[in-house]
Amino acid sequence: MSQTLDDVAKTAGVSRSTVSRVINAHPNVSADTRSRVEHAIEKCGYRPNAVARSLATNRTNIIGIVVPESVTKLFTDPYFPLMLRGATEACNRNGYHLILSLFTGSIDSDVMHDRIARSGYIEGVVLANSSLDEMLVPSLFKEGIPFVNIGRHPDDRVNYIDVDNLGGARMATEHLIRMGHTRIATIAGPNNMAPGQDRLEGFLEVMRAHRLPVSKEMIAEGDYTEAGGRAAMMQLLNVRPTAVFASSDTMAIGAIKAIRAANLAIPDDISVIGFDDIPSGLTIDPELTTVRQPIEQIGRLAVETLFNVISDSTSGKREASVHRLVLPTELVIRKSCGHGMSRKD
Amino acid sequence: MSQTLDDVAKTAGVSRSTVSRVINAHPNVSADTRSRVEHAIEKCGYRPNAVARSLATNRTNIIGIVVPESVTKLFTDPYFPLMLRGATEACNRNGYHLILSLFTGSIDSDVMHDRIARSGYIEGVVLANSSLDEMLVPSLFKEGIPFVNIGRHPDDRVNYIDVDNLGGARMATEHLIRMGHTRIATIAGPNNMAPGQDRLEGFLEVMRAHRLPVSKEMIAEGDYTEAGGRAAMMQLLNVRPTAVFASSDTMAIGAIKAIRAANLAIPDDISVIGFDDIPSGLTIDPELTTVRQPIEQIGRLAVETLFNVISDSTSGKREASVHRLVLPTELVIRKSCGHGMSRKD
DNA sequence: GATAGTGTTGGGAGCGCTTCCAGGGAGGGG
DNA sequence: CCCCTCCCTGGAAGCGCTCCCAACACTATC
Repeated sequence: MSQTLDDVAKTAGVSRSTVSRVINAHPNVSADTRSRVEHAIEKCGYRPNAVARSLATNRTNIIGIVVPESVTKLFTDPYFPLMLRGATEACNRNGYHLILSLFTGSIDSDVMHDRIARSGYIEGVVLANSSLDEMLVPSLFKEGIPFVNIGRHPDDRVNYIDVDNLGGARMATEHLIRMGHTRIATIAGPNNMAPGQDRLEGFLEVMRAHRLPVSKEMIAEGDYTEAGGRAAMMQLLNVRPTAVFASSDTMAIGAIKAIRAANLAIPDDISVIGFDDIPSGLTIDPELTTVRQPIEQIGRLAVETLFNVISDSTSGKREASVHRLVLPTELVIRKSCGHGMSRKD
Repeated sequence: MSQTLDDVAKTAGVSRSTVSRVINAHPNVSADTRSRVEHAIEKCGYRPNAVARSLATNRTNIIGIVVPESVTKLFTDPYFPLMLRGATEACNRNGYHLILSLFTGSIDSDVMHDRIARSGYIEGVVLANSSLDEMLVPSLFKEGIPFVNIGRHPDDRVNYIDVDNLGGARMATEHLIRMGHTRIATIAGPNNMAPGQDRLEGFLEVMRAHRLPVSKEMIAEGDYTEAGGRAAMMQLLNVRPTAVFASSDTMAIGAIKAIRAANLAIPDDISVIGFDDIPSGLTIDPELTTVRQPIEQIGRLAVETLFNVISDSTSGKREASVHRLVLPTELVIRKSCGHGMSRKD
């Protein structure tokens, strides 16, 4: 059986309290007893019971990261592994554990909500890319669980970390215009997610600023999957844009395949620009011009922000400040965009 | 402050024990008191404290999945998200939580080992694709923590779940031979991982069986990354095979890019076959012929097997049986393989 | 009508740890 | 020489739950 604090205390000839002090590096222990206790710990092969400790301290060193149902199907998108890597990295460095909750649809989402919100293990939650109407947000507030959302959120009590989707979309659009394009279409993301809205908004702003027309037919909506991108592009092909701004690389890749299937060349006939900068943007031919977002950093910062939120809430500040952070995006020029022909008009 | 069992007991006018019985659905509670207690629970907004419960029952309902350092860099490969999805699915269905441990190198791996093996929260561990010399395995044995490895393992006490890598590699090679190829090269995986060994072995077996020569120059080793696949292919190009069997789709994609860069056509000049069946095998041009492994199922079955191992160890069976499972693979024929020219000889 | 059995309840010990509090010993200042 | 600190240590009370055991009805049986 595993050793307890008492066993160690007995073999060291001290009290349980003293052993506890040694383990928690409390200053008030004489060097002599300290080493005696350390030997005893060694000898017993003692390891503290984390659960008992949690019960006494009311801290678990566990946080959760939850991926809502609306995006679980996108989970194979390299975005998530990268984000997770950043998140685990931050956890590792701070001695925290990360519980991964994916809504898989095999179980009632009410049950999942309940399980997350009332888990009892979780000190806080990172909500990965929830849609704006995500029902988990109210539950989390109700249960008083600290959380940070990835992606902006309209409720102004919500802590979030976001990337500059607006600016990224602007850069992408400016780039196309700079290359001489005027017939520019876009494949937008679903309208119930903030990035979808923002990237579309950035696109439209720049188009308006340049007095370029954007008819309804030039805007198609995809669901961030490759198939969705392909379908959207097939629709756009009817209006023959010379360039397309896709709200994600995965959709851009779908678009490229649709363009190819129509026997058109990229970038000669149609230029394509994506968003995200996922690895397969380098796999596709031609290599994808895109807007880079610092995915791994997003995960890391979300977790670190969560730690701040948790410590705010623990230190009992009544009306703690809301934590928000917006990370910059960056234009990555590769080979899927060429010059537009439209200078002539 | 959050309510405790005692609070509920008081408002229901019963003892703590009775409330506990209601919560744990113990049969010996009269319908009358049961409903009274349920009302009280409702009224107090009571939720059981999972940590206290764990301390009393010695069960946490938490398992861990750990991705060793050797494969963390491959984490963006769609293999992992898919596997994780299967794993979380199984956890969700069984009311378990999943702690994700990625070795990121930002922290000493000894510390990570320790943290996992002595976590105290974790009832068991799924070890994702550890290399054969993974040091975590001995730690896990030493601490007596139930675990299941994904991928076979030479130590015959290790529970594992694997796919039929040997059979898959055989199928792939047979397919190439059937198409008329005789100059077949392979891009193998690292030799310290079981799948790398097995896939190479399957390849060699079939080649031998058909009395086809395999010189050393026809075998290149990659590290499962696209860049590794590309480098390996560049090397193989010197000996001009007419077909290549790559040990993973990601490496196959790298190979395709190397072949393209050398101005050769696929499948006309060189046929390429991969292994895994990841989504981007459909993105690449031409679509990749490959060997499919049921990735999501691997994750699910690993977790379910772990549950069995845990319940074995809990029920105190001294020498519990070793759990092992090998899943079938399947040939997926697409467009990256063509007929070999070598029938003439 | 006494006895055994069955179903229901409350009391209490204990899970392994932290942490407050009080007490004892040593050292320094008056 | 005494008193006041300060440092170190042990005792004990909890954290919130489970679960065993004893106690108490209340019915069924002979």
